[in-house]
Amino acid sequence: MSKKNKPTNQKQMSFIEKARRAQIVECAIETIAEVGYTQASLGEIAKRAKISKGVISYHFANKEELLEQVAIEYYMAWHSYIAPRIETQKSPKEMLRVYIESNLTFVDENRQHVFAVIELLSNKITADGKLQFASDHDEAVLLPIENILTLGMQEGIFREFTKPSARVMALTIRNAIDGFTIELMRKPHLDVQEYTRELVTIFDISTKK
Amino acid sequence: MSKKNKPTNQKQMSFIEKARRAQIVECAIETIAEVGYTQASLGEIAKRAKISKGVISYHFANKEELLEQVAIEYYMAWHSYIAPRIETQKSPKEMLRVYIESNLTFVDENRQHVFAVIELLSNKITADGKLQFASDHDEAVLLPIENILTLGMQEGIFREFTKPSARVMALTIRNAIDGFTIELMRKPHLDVQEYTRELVTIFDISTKK
Amino acid sequence: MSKKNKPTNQKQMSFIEKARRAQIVECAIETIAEVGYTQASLGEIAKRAKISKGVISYHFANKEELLEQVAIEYYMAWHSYIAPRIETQKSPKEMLRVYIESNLTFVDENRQHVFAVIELLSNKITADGKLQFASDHDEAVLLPIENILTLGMQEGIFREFTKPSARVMALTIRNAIDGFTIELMRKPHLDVQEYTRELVTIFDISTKK
Amino acid sequence: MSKKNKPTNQKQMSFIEKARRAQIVECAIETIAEVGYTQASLGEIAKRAKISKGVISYHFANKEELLEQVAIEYYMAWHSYIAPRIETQKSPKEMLRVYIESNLTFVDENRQHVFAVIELLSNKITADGKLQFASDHDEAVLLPIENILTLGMQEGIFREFTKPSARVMALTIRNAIDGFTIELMRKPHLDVQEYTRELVTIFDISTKK
DNA sequence: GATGAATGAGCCTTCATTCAT
DNA sequence: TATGAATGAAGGCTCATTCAT
Repeated sequence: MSKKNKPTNQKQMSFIEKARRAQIVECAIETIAEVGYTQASLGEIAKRAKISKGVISYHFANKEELLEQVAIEYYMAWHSYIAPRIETQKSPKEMLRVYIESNLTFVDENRQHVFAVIELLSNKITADGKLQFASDHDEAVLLPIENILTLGMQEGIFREFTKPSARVMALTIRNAIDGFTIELMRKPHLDVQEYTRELVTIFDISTKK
Repeated sequence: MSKKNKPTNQKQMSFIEKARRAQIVECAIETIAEVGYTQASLGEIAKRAKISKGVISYHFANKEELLEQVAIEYYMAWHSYIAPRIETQKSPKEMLRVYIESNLTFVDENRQHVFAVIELLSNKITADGKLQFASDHDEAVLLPIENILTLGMQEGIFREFTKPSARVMALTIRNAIDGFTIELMRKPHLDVQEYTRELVTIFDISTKK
Repeated sequence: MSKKNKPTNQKQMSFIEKARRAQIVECAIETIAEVGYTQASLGEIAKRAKISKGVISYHFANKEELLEQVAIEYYMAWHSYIAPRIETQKSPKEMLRVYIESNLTFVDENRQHVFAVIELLSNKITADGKLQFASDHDEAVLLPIENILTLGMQEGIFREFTKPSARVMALTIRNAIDGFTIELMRKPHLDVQEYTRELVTIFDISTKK
Repeated sequence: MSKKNKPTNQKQMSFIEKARRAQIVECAIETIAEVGYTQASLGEIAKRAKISKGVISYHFANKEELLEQVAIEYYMAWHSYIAPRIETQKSPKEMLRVYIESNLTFVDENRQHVFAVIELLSNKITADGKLQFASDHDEAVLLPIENILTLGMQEGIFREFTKPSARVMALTIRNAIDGFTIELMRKPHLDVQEYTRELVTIFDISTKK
């Protein structure tokens, strides 16, 4: 898809290379979260990282690769935070609760990174080709919820869901989480625990048999 | 805040002035919806409007004012579509149903405009100063839902809501609608009626006493 | 081949548009001739034209279109200078003489433009895609000579030429002219008339029966 | 002229130093011949040589010195190929024939190196200071031809040549050879032997008494 | 009122060169 | 010696904005 071979192969990277990339990704996150996608130029990122603009180009094939890395690292962090917490739950009801709780906690504890990715995704909705990424992202994020819903239904704990209605339910849960994130961007002092409790309640009620 | 006096005062505008502004706003909506916020340069908008780039600058103090107008017109159209439909309902339960239904219908019937505003808001979340607008927007949009919830609670039809929990509920409903919009951008052939029914069900259940 | 539609259609251009383009092309010629292809950046060209860099981008889709225009204008000037002079000759021998003479005179009288195009072609030999142009250029330039040779042979004035040997002869004549141009770049005080006489003699002798 | 002392003095170079320089020069030739002067960055050369970019800077004061070396080695190879072949000829007529033949053979057998130098010279015609090199090159290359012409004239085998007319003749021969090279770059399957025969014929005729 | 023309800042990227290790 | 890392200048290009006509 891109002209150059992306040396995504992490094994080949030296320690210092990895460190620099990590640092730059970190600053990119910071910058995007603070000034927004549109204003987050390589120059701005470099300035905040106190490095020359060229350094970024040296470590990343282009801006896109950098942004992709921001998203990839986010997704990995998210997944490794959420997945184990859900897996240790026994009932689908508990799984759903933990899914909501751990997502909101994750957002709360990784505000900048999450904000940055929100910005990224927002700005890629219509951009050629990269719609793919946003779309992939969404499927990956939706699937676990749908699985929980299906499971709960099979176990007779949740109400009946057809396939489409499970999807709407999943989307609604996901939108509640993402919407919370945006609300948190606007109002950093939001009472996260309260919000979490409320969401758990709402979706506990609305999935109940 | 801006160098020029914004002639927001609509009374002073000649007929032709209003017509031109309307035409430009229309084209801006089209452009943003089709190519996305980032690609929607004044040049691109002008090209689609088959007018010179300068015309836009002539009628709008700057790009921001144009985009603001897109949002304002959206909000007015939205409000005049939604408000009367809700007002004719008697029970809060019906109000809520109609709120959801009419919002989704409005989105479905005004896709371009809604998509454009989604793009706009997405890209303005963090931008300096304009956080205000998005925020105002949200308050205006949230209030009616909160009112419905409060009313339903007072009438003993809805379950108990504290002030914060009413807000979370309202936000969740709003997020469901906005999230639906984004889903519709990605999948234009979505079954809107089915989605609507599901949402109504979800929030009917989750507000029930 | 390029993403944008080139508005090469000259009819659509306003007078001022044409004038500006002409001025910019003129400055591009000057710049390329004086500092060479590699150093002839848009910035340098703009500086010499005493205009902003953006003006060039405003009038030409990209650098390539500008350079192409330099080449096109050169070829048109060359053709309208050479063609009529040859056509008025009766014998192939005279045609050949006039071809050589008028080419060298043209070079002498349009030094900068010719130098610029030499630079252009030199730097496009290997560049992807644009090899085409250089190649087209060459065919267009070689054909008239081959025609003269063929004619002279048919009239029994020139010695026998097979098709390949006519081509080698044509190339040799063309190379002599282009080589003279380069020599003139290095030694501006070259005695052009003497050089012309000598070339005429050489190719008069070497085509004779 | 350059900041660093150029260690042109070959005596001082260690064996390994010489080997590295040779390897780099070799790769530079390859690169320039294949991708052209403009695309032949130090990075590209280093990549093909499978060495780090810094190595080149370590062994050559700057890019210019490297390119110069490419030219120097070319000239040496050329000279040691051509000179002995001419010297063994007795008559000027044969010398001229052999000059042309051996030049074309040399080009044919050293395509990459010759193409590279053509690229180099093309791009250095106007570049500051380096005009010198191209010029020196030319004198060195022209002189042998002029000597042959003078000799042939003195022996009464060639027609009369004044000093300037001998120079034009020499240039024309040289241009024929260089022009052939460029033609060969464009059309690698050119029949070199045929081309050679034709050139020999042309210049045999045009120098004859 | 409207336009085409012009501007200048900013963007991403490439690259020769320098330097610590 | 060799390397990877870093730099900073320059390049082509886009774009919101200004302005004379």
